[in-house]
Amino acid sequence: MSNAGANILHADLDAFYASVEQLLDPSLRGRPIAVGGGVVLAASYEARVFGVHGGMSGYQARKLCPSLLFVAGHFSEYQRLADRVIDVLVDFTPAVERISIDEAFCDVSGAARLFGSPAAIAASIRSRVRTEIGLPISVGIARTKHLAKIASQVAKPDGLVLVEPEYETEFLAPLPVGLIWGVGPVTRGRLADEGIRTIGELAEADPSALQRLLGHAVGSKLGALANNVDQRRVESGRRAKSVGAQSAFGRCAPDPQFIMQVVSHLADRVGGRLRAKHLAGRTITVRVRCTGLRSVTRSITLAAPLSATRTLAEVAADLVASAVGSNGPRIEVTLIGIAVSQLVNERALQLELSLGAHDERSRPGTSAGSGRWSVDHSVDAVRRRFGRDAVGYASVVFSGAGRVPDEFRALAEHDD
DNA sequence: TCTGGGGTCCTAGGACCC
DNA sequence: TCTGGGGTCCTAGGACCC
Repeated sequence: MSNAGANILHADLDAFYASVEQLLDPSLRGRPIAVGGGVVLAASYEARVFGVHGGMSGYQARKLCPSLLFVAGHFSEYQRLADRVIDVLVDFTPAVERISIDEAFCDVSGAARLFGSPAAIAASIRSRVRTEIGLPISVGIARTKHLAKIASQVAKPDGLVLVEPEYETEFLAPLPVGLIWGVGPVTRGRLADEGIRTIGELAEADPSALQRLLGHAVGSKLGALANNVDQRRVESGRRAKSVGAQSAFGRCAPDPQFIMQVVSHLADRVGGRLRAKHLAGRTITVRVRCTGLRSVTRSITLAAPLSATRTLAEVAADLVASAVGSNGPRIEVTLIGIAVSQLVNERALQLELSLGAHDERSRPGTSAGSGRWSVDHSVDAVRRRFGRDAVGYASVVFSGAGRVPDEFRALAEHDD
């Protein structure tokens, strides 16, 4: 194993959306700001001092910090600037694994000769991101991905933390278990019930007791992490495993026509994104959330992958109907989501089909002839040229399913 | 506590095959 | 027919992450 040393970096932009807004508008610098309105999507560090954090309602945030300034988000700028940050990382090593819009792992074990020690590389990265792009970024360096991620959280804001292999145990021991990736409120609560609050206490816990408490996977993973056995490698070029969209609306009776409108809108979004990535999928899952109840899911796996908007909408509508039906007729629906998984590359699929003796009906993305495939691709092409609203299916154009603007979806920055 | 949306991974049971 | 074991796929739900 060549990773005996601390060669893994975790780079994480600080309060990313809020920092971008402060970069774009200098009058916002040094001030408590929140991106969003009804819900805080991101808060600047000046706002966090008051207890404001991502996920909080705007009302609550304003109560905590009366001088809080709400700003609208600039999604395309977030994507553009974050991509530039990734480009900086790639200048040092091709082994970059991006895990969200604003954070990535790097393995710099092969970069020492060219760029110096991991600590020197991390310092260069931070300085370049600050001077060339204008954003603060924190970096953790350690022997494993997990430790590097914890180190970057400890480094925040705008810091650098290196965990030398011989000090790992001492570094981890006093830290709260919640810093471990994969430990959320439920697991933290269960551990707290056993008197386990720090990673050091976790490391001393009986492994089989942990597995009984948390299940096999979580229990053994946690035991291994607390004792520092993390073999995961940095993987560049990971592929998406599912594509989905959901929409929440107040509460409403499950009126079939309204549901069909929402499902069509979601299918339009998901289908378009699948086709843009040249993907199609065999499994369609819908999620329906009702008042007072947990959400219910229904899924079906088809014989052939699909990406056609109308077919997707039809399959999803059937699944929603069965999910709603199973909860009795007097239920109000508050959210509908659909997702497509078991993805395959459409180009590979087309190749496969052209080699085999399939008839026209098996064309990728359809289950009912090539008409839908052609329509979808024409719509996609028009939208690429003239924008999303230039064209759409009659039942989809309304676009009124959500209060969240489309560019604003997919943004979510919870607490660091 | 549901304020929202897009994901990943794990569990557990059942069907089905050898 | 029952017994046992192993493997894969599918479905539903849940925890967690950003």
